[in-house]
Amino acid sequence: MPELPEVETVRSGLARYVIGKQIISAQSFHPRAVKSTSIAPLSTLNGVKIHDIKRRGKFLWFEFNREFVLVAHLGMSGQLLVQRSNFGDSPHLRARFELSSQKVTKNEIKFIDQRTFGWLSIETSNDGVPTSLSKIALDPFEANFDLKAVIINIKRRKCAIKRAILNQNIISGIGNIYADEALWRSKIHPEIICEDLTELEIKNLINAAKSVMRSAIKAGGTSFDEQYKNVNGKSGYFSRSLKVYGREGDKCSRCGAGIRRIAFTNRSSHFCPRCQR
DNA sequence: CAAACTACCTGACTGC
DNA sequence: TGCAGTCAGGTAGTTT
Repeated sequence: MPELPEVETVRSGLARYVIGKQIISAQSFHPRAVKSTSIAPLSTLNGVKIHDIKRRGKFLWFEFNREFVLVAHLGMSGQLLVQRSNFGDSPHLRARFELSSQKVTKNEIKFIDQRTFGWLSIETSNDGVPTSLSKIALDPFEANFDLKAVIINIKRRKCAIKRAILNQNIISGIGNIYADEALWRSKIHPEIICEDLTELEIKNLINAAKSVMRSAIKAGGTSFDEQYKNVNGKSGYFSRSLKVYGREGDKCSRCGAGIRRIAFTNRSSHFCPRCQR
């Protein structure tokens, strides 16, 4: 489940292999692989040179020797793998980008996505930010991230705190796993209303989210199954470090109480009923 | 504008 | 064995 740490693992892995390479050919294989708002088909990328790969929250984008960029969102199950072009293709292959090389067998970037919530899109940028991201807030690792402003934004809201930190227009990059982990670390119940928290509690929560995501990036992301892999097809190892997510019934490592799972709009929240009041 | 819904999607799993 | 139901969940769009 790609949240910020998984997307960053993909970004840095891709960067190592593809910056400076030219895209020889690009193809899409699924009607939803390319967003309907894309200003051009993938074949527009034939011949472009990859200059850089950027990330904000869970969004990635490729910059070229052109005015447009290629934005990628992995959705629930998307992967971007770098593989030899003769490597066996997944049945969920949605798009491929053949890269320049002197060798007979070229490398390719393969976009694979079982549940098809992910997408690609060719777009223009404003001040270095692609149009798809115009309403996406900065993530906590960005130099211009304004912690104080985010705290004030959250403090005046009347929704549950977990909803607020999952809202990508307030702070980006946090998904269900790291939301639960950050709330546990800062001892905040997921259903507390934002305006009932102190500014210090909100600050501690955001710092906890940043800290747990930083650890996950170091570990190469979180993986529970074969859905998420880095660009080499290797899984992340952060799942063993999770304190509450997916641990219903286990003992809280801080106080020993049983971890609980409650419904949360078609998904789950995991928390410690003793530590998180 | 804010908050809370639902739709989108596939495959693994559960219960009868 | 088969089949219906449930779950996983990020984002976009709609409704309140």
